[in-house]
Amino acid sequence: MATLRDIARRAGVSTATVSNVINETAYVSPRVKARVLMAIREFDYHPNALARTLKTRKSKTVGMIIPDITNPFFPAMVRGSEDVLLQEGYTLFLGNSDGEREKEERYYRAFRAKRVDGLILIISPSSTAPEYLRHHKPDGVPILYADRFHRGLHGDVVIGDNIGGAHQAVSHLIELGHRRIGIITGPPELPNARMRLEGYNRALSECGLPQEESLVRPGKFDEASGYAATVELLKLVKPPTAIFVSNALMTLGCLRALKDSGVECPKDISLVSFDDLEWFSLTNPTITAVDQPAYELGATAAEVLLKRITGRLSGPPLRKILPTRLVPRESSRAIPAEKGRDLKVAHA
Amino acid sequence: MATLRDIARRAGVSTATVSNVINETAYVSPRVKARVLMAIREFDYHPNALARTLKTRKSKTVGMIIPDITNPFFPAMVRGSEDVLLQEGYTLFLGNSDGEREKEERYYRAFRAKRVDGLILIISPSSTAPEYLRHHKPDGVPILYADRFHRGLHGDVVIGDNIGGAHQAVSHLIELGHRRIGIITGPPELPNARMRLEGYNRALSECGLPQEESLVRPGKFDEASGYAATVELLKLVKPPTAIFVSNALMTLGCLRALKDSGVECPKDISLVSFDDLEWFSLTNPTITAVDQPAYELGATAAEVLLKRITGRLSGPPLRKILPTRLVPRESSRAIPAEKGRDLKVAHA
DNA sequence: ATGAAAGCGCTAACAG
DNA sequence: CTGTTAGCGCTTTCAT
Repeated sequence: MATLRDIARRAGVSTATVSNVINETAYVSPRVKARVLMAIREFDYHPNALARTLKTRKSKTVGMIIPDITNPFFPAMVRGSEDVLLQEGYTLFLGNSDGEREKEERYYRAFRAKRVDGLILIISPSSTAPEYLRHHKPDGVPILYADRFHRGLHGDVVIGDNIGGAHQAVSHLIELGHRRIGIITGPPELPNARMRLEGYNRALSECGLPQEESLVRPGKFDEASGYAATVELLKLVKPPTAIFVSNALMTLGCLRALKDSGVECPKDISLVSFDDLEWFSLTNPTITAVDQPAYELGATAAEVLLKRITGRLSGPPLRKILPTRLVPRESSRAIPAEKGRDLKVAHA
Repeated sequence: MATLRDIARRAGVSTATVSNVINETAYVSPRVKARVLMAIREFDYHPNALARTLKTRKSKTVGMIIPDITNPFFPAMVRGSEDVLLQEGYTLFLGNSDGEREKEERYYRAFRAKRVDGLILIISPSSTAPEYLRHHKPDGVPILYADRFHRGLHGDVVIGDNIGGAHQAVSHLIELGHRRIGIITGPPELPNARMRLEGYNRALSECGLPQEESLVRPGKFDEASGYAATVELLKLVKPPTAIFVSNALMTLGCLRALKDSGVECPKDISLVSFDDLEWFSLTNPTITAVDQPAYELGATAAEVLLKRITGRLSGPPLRKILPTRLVPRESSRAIPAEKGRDLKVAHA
């Protein structure tokens, strides 16, 4: 493979000159320039970006660590980040952590070793901030925490409006006349999950509704736990007339559970999901959901990170919260007056 | 940031020795080793992988270019590749081409400039093989063509059994009694699409069924074209009693079209999709599909590429074809005897 | 068993 | 305007 030197020799100039024409970093006379360009073409020369990085200490590369690209929420986010990165000539390392601290750290180290200019992290749930991230020096390569964060960690943050979104969802259900509303939560170590629960609680208390503990079911943001929690909820002596499921994967589990239990939605029970998926408008019934702007989340994350990298942004960590949007569909329906009576009678 | 030199100085040894203890590339006396390890810890030293690459000419990085991570078929594939790459200590660059040659080439160049050890490509549809790929020297960095390929391009190939899968789907429909089976094809420049059409044709001719041109509708492997093609099919004077949709995104469009047209599936029409998605078992009706092993496709691609990179595999290009599996669900149903009569009468 | 030294391919002063 | 030169951080003969 041809090198700068080869080109220089062929064109009869110095390496500095070749470098200058390639990077347009100094004026080079048209004649010399032409000769250099010739040589480059002739040798099918491609600069070695790594050698350049070694010198300039800029790799034009950022690393992104996500839980799992197979979780339908993340593809759009990754895409958002990648689009803005490409725009600015950056390239993306992708790593799936599966929400495991060990894998996360492994990728973190690999990406740092390969000298990324910045990192976009969607961290794993954990009660305490990971050691390696706490050790990360604020003046080193910038980290952007996307979608999730952890107090005690230094870095810019871009997330969706978890509290507001959950509040929208539950308020919607209340407006439809529901009074017994169950929630399937996420892992309590995740601020997201806690915030969604908070939105739920706020909506209830604003309307003077009681917070019943049996209606709050812990989930793990995966399909299996969504299934299990739904089953629990249905088994209650006084089951809820509506469920707010706090993420899409659990909604998948919830739908399966409903199907398996022969409970009809929305006839027997209403449903609202946090996170909207493309196919929610194709199921029967279609699923009411709180839409988080996944693509924008990813794009904004990359934008902020890039600003930080290039120094266009400095000072204390930024925290951006992107608004959510309720998309009402068929799965949430006004509670029929008789329905309430029926239930009471049934359990009288 | 600490360098090898710093460590060497601190430990009072040469850089060569430090390198040796890090890479375990030569025996180092326990005492010296200990001193070095100390220094490493003390300085929180992390080797610069790029500098190493410059010397060793191995980056332990591979680039993957896919059409769009947002297309539900690809996440599992990417995940498959990444898992095996991680296993072997490789790191992944990801690029979305949107099926555009220009973006594809741009990523190709960026990845090569950053000296990837190999490339996994899911190429864009095109009637002629791209110039830059045809120029790619077989003895350079290995390329693996996954899911799609193009004759005239040199490299290993890992794909699903397109012909077989389509054949399964259509045979299934024929067994159910369908005689007028429509197909929504993909872009004819894509071998995949052509092969799926071929599977369709073979299944028909094997059963002595005629190939009616009006039943073959061109799609583009995206939702919009799936929608449009379905509408066309329904408008036919003699519409099909079943449709074979040759990819998942178009199935999405097809379902919407059916919904909008008030045509009920499977009562009015049967449906089989090429590519299975998680939620196909949650719709109403659930969707019969040909399952391509997306994860295995990605994993196998990475495995073969890694073998090629490390020289464990040499010689002429390998071509692996992974089997597909038909997953019968509710959307495909035996054609009622009267139905056939009705249709005939209607158009008599 | 360890060290000295020569690069890998590129950029950036600094001269001229 | 163009060339010389000294590294960036690491690996790898080749001596010792």
